[in-house]
Amino acid sequence: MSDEIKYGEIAKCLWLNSAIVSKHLDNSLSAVHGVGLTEYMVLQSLMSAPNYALRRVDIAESLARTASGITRILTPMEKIGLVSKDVNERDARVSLVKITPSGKTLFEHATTTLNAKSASLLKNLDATQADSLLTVLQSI
Amino acid sequence: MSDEIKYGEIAKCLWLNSAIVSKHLDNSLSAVHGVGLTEYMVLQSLMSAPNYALRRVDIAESLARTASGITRILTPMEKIGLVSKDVNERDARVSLVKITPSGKTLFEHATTTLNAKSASLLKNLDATQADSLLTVLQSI
DNA sequence: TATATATACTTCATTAATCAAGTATATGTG
DNA sequence: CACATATACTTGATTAATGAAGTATATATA
Repeated sequence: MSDEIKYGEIAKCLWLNSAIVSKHLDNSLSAVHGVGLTEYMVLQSLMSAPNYALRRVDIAESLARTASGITRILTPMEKIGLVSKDVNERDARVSLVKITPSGKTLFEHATTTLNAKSASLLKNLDATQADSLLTVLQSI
Repeated sequence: MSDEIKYGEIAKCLWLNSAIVSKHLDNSLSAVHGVGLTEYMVLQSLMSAPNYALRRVDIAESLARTASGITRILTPMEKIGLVSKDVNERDARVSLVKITPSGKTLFEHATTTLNAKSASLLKNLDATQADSLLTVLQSI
């Protein structure tokens, strides 16, 4: 028993910890910058995309959401000028999403908030633990 | 920069990995046993409670949900006989939730499913990584 | 003892996400 | 080329959760 790998326990722990951490981050981002955690993650995807633009399906894929969910979250983001719509000349079906200068600025500020809040939530972890946690999480 | 602890990266990784893993587990549990991941977690809380019973607020607390959310999830669970309502003689406000024999049986079977699915999702982790991941997650 | 405050729970309205179905465009095949 | 299938996106209906307000009961205090 004790030499079995406890995958189930890991999964449940992941679920619970993520719920707690995400809730705090979402609240902080909403209060300080007026965007939720998912909106922040959309901006992050765009920030690391070539030419700061992505198709909706690619955002959905990278955030493990559905295309429908992305459509819904982007509409208000476009309305407040964080992202803009761009056409693809080769394929009329796609409408590229591009982060605006104001979106970039907000992202930078929100990142500071997110990092600070994350640090306060995860301060129990020392440098070694944090490092190995990140490495392992990225390998999943 | 590189000697700063990347708490923000950890938090974001946690968010994404949990979304992916939870979605798969929820689908498997729903398909095989007709209960979602949150319902499974409610059963787990009850299984490790003294006398297999808890107050609604305690379930909410242990799963990082609101009392309202727990009320809503328990109603159908009671209807299908996984849990039963129990009164508290000392305090008429509380209605204790108790897992039923049929709830226990379902929990055991669902645990097998959850463990198997978790293993297939997390098979990239070797025993050492899994062990340290679980330890670190539990310390947060 | 009377009254204010706190706690346990439920209900209503709202939100963020999903799925299924629909539209438009692109691609592959007889 | 025509037609079937696949892809990108949107929309309507639904679901799971939340927050705020309401009810009932318990506890503390003047």
